[in-house]
Amino acid sequence: MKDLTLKQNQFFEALKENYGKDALPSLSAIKELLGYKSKNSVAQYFNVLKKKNIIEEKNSRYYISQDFLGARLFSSKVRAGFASAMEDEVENLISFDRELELNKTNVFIFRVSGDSMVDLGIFEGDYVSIKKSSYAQDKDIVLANIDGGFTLKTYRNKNNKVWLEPANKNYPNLYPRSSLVIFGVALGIMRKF
Amino acid sequence: MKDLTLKQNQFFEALKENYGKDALPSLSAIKELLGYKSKNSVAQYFNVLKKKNIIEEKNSRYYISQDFLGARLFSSKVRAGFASAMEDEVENLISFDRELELNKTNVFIFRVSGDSMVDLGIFEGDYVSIKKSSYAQDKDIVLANIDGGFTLKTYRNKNNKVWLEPANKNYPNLYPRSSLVIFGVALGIMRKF
DNA sequence: GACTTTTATGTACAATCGTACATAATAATA
DNA sequence: TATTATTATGTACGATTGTACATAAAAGTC
Repeated sequence: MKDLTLKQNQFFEALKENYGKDALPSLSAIKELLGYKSKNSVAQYFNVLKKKNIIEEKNSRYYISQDFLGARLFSSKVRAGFASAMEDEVENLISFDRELELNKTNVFIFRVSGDSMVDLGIFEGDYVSIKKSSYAQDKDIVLANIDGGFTLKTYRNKNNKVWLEPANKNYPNLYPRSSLVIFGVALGIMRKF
Repeated sequence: MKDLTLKQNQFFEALKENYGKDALPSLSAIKELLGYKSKNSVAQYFNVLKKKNIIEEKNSRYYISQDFLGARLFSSKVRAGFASAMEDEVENLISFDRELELNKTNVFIFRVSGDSMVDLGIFEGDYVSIKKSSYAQDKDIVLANIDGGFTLKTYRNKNNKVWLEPANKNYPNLYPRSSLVIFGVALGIMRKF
């Protein structure tokens, strides 16, 4: 694991064990936890880990680098086995919340009902991240209110004609009779098994 | 939203926007970020949010409580219009990261290649949350190494026979010749449009 | 109108922070 | 063996921390 001595590795494992993805507390607090008598012991380990980019600063707090924690993107190129895959070099860390902008105030979640979008792999019960918007572009997947009812469909806009298109041959296109109000555009979906 | 004034809510939204699930920095740092001239402005907002359990302490660092992170679930019962739906009472806040356990150390992400699972709505490019495990139950979706190659399939275990089942009629079942090593069980998927 | 709460700024201060520097025993290495 | 790196403890210090207290304009409430 990246040229750490035994003690350094023990120290790092203790950090992982106790703080995980959370911000690391003060040197003194870690000193107390690990039973050192001087916070400088901790500071010296910190310097080692910092130099090796195992811990890094963010908003003036220290964190264990994401490369050493959590949901790393598993590279399909890796063939050498699981262990090596987990301890390999720099991997991307992905947050679904971040990718689908869940913590923005203009984004909310819609739960799919029905099977009108199955051909696009959108199944009943799926969670859809919806970004609030009154406008959409051709082929965007939108949450819309057409003639009074909510629905998730592909938005079509062609030759000055506007309609909603399901992704299921068994359903017809929806041409708005009175009104078509777009509530938001889908950013992505999440499905829990 | 839990009896916050307009300003308090703006303050809180700014925190969410800037720090999300990370630890909050010092009062001074937030003061600078939000353009206040006294860190006490921030301290007073902090007191309000603390009292309402919107932010909480952990390892002597402050975090936004999990209950307030993530996006709100859009209730399909709401028919009265978009505005009211957005400003309603207590809503479920959903975090995809939390649901699919992305911040656990034994969970990683695998990117789907190929179309062997399309019938289950798992498409090429989808992100799959995989919980590390050597065992699986019948009908779990697993990431496995069969005869040397990685693949995402449905794990089948019936009458002492084990095989991997694709979700696409064009593909055959995979019966392990030499070895079948399960790497993990899929918890769910994310797709970004 | 009278009263209260909210919002914003400012000053003061003890406690704690991280860093720097020093010392020395131990472990690793050449 | 000689030399270097690691590990552990300690002291010192300026910077920063969060809290407390005070003031006052603005907004909200009765």
